[in-house]
Amino acid sequence: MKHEDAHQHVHHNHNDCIESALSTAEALCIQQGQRLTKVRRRALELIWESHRPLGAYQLLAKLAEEGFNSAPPTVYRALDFLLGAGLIHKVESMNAYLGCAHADKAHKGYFLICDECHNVMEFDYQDIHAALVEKAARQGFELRAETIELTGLCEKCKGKSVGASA
Amino acid sequence: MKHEDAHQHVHHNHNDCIESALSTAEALCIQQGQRLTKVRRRALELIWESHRPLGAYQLLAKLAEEGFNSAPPTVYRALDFLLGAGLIHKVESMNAYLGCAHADKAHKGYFLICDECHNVMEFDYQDIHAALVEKAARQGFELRAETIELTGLCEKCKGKSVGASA
DNA sequence: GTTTTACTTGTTATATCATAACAAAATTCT
DNA sequence: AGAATTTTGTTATGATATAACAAGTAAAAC
Ligand SMILES: [Zn+2]
Ligand SMILES: [Zn+2]
Ligand SMILES: [Zn+2]
Ligand SMILES: [Zn+2]
Repeated sequence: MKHEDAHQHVHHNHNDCIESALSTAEALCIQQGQRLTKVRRRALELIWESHRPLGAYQLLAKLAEEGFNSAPPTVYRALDFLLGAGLIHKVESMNAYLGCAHADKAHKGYFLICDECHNVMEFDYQDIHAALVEKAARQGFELRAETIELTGLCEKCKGKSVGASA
Repeated sequence: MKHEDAHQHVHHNHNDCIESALSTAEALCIQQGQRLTKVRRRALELIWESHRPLGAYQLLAKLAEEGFNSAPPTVYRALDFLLGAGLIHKVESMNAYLGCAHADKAHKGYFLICDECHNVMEFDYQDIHAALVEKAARQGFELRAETIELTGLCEKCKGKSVGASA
């Protein structure tokens, strides 16, 4: 078990994350009559193993190492599938993809992205969602999707960069 | 006066938008000791003339038509300058750039993006901003920048796509 | 269980978005 | 004018994403 991601905000057994995500994924796909093929499944695992947003070509390289086809459509098809199934999110401001830990509950991904360590936390904020829907509606706008990406400093990095001077 | 943007959500004299944006830009640049050079100024005008987000290479083509250099760095430098000065925003989910009508007030751009007509409305929502800052802080996160991009159907397009069937 | 159908993958090429690196020119400061 | 700073020109390349069509595979129909 390699553990290059041990510097997470909250320490946890990341293997559990992955296993849980994968079983959810399988259940969801069966339920929806979708096929979680080898390459799709492996793509999802690799995204989870990184535990921070992974670029399409980074993912493609990992897949290629394992014998999958190495042309871009391979990875973009897998990503499209996983996005469509709600199993991952795209972080628009990073052009990168992140596993969703709550794929079973339909929702939008709200992210806190650390400028320093590039860790990304997904957070749920029903209040904000409701407020946005209402605000949009007041302008005659029917809200369908939200991209909420907040950048700054996570707790750990905030400590590091400020600690010495203060 | 060409008026390919007459199908705005709210009709208005768009020339006023542009003039107002340009004078604000000039004032701001002088105030900050920045130089609004020819290419930067013209880039800003062209972004405003489109009145919806413009891709970097679309803008580059327009600049090239007018005799400016046609290599990518030309446009990306202008965009970097304008972004840095707060005169435009980048819409991350579209990889496109939009003039800011309130460049004088430091703020983050929140956008309503229509899936149909691709018009983009910037909206200000201090409540949401405050809630996000507080929510982030509660997780130990120091918020620096926000990407808030909401997609859906604007009032006009909502009418079009639903009207006939209902 | 073979045919038909729908879906998935392979393959090649290309489109789109963005930056690195260094040289030349213009502007500002002294 | 001369030096320092900033801006622009130029060439090359990196990074992200899709189009188009052929081949293969799995599911459904018969
Ligand atoms: Zn999620
Ligand atoms: Zn951090
Ligand atoms: Zn703005
Ligand atoms: Zn619309």
